[in-house]
Amino acid sequence: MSSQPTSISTEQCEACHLRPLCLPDHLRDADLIRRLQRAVTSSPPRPRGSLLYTVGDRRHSFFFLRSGSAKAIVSDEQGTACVTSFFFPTDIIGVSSLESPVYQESVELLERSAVCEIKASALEELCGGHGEVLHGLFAKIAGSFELERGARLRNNHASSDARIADLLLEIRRRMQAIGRSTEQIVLPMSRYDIASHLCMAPETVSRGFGRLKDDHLIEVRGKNIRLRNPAALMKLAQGDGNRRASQVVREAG
Amino acid sequence: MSSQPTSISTEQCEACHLRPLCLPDHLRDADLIRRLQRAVTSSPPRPRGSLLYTVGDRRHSFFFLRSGSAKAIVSDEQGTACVTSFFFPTDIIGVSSLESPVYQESVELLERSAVCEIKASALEELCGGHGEVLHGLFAKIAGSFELERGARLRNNHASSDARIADLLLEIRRRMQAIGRSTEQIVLPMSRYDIASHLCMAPETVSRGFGRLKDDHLIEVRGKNIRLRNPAALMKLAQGDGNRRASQVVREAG
DNA sequence: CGCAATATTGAGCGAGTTCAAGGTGCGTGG
DNA sequence: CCACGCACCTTGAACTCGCTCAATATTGCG
Repeated sequence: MSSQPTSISTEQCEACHLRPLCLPDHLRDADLIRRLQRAVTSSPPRPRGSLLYTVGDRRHSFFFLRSGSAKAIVSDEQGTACVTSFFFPTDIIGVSSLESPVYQESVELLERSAVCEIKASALEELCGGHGEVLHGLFAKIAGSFELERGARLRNNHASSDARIADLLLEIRRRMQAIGRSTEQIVLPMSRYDIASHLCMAPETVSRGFGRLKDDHLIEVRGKNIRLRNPAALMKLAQGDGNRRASQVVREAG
Repeated sequence: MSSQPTSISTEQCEACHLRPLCLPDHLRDADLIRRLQRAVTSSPPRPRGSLLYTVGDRRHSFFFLRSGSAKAIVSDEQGTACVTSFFFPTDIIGVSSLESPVYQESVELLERSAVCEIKASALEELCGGHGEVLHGLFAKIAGSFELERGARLRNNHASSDARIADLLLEIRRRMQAIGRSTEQIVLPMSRYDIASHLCMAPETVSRGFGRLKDDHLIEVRGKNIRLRNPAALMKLAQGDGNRRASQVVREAG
């Protein structure tokens, strides 16, 4: 509760009580440590409720939580928010947006908390001459990260139809990324795999495909799926999940 | 469908049709390219159903999917399996186990597929003299990755009680990692945040805490939670989710 | 063709949601 | 110090979506 110093030197790293749990652990090269510290900005604790960043901000930094706690929030366009993660001291914040030029989530402090800020540019520079490899690798890693979170969000508040629609759209997107058809997709996985992935019974997958077919959003022939109305699928996937496919079709035509 | 060559030289990278979508994209340093290729092993397509690796294998490599498709499976000790991800060409496979010395999941091919294998050791060496920074950063990133997947699995087939128990245990583990009490935890987030995180209504969180309290697994005083019976909590969290807290208590008591 | 694996369809049930009404804790200001 | 107000939390009752169980249909492959 006592007031904190308003400015903290970057040399604080050497005295930080979290040092052994922080990024530059077991570093021996003094020059490297000095350069790393130049990339890091410590600052006084921020009040509860303040935002480290919000969706769409230019991704300029990563954060390292020194004290307190935080939550990450992803909100669909409809305003339905979902808490994807909680952060505690020594957690790194912001890596899930590694790939993107803007943050994919908002992070809000749950209590008065102190963070270290690590400029992304400085960190990249720090990684030396092989930035190209790193950049490619980071992009891949971040891609996997996004997929994992996408799967997580998909299973959240949405109805079974919405989750199925969302999975179909993700597969479509990934097929498009590698130059395949966006209209006709061939599912390589069984209905059981889909069910397991979407956390539902295989029967529910069947019924879901059936409803989407009845509403003319897709055509189903075994593992061959034809996307008849991607716009309506998106509407359904992003909807609040309380509406059946047939309710969406009228709006998205 | 035509048969593939049984042996593929590593020089294939330069001719690979996926080159612009692969890791060493926009590389200009010829020496770097050569060294990167030395870390990569191409091989003939593998049959449907074969495993790239299984849970617990020593993590020796990452994989790059050139053709076909795959699924990642995480199974609890009870044998309940869950498909966490699907992979398509150009996806990287194995990064979710970045932090761990062993793989955290199994990956099975959904059809006849070709992969490139990238030795982890070679990749690390490739990243040059700053391996220490990278290692720390990778560990942090992988940690976030694991948290995200943990959250995903938590929301899967488990009952609301199991999900709550699992969240409490994760927070306990993270508190322990930073040297705090493992018995008494203070939740910094609201019941609403927990509900959003666990994909349930706030009311369900309340009732869940109530049940855990009634069964003497925890004590609840607002955001102050005392873990009375961690063993039973674990049993509950890892159970198949069809059993209420009171059913578990008798076994783990 | 015939078997086995996979997929669809139907009926009934139950956990979690929604809606609605109290209850509790805490910081603020009188 | 207490009373107020607000945000958070708990509890209750009815409903509903997805699950389970079971039967049937279809597909894939030897």
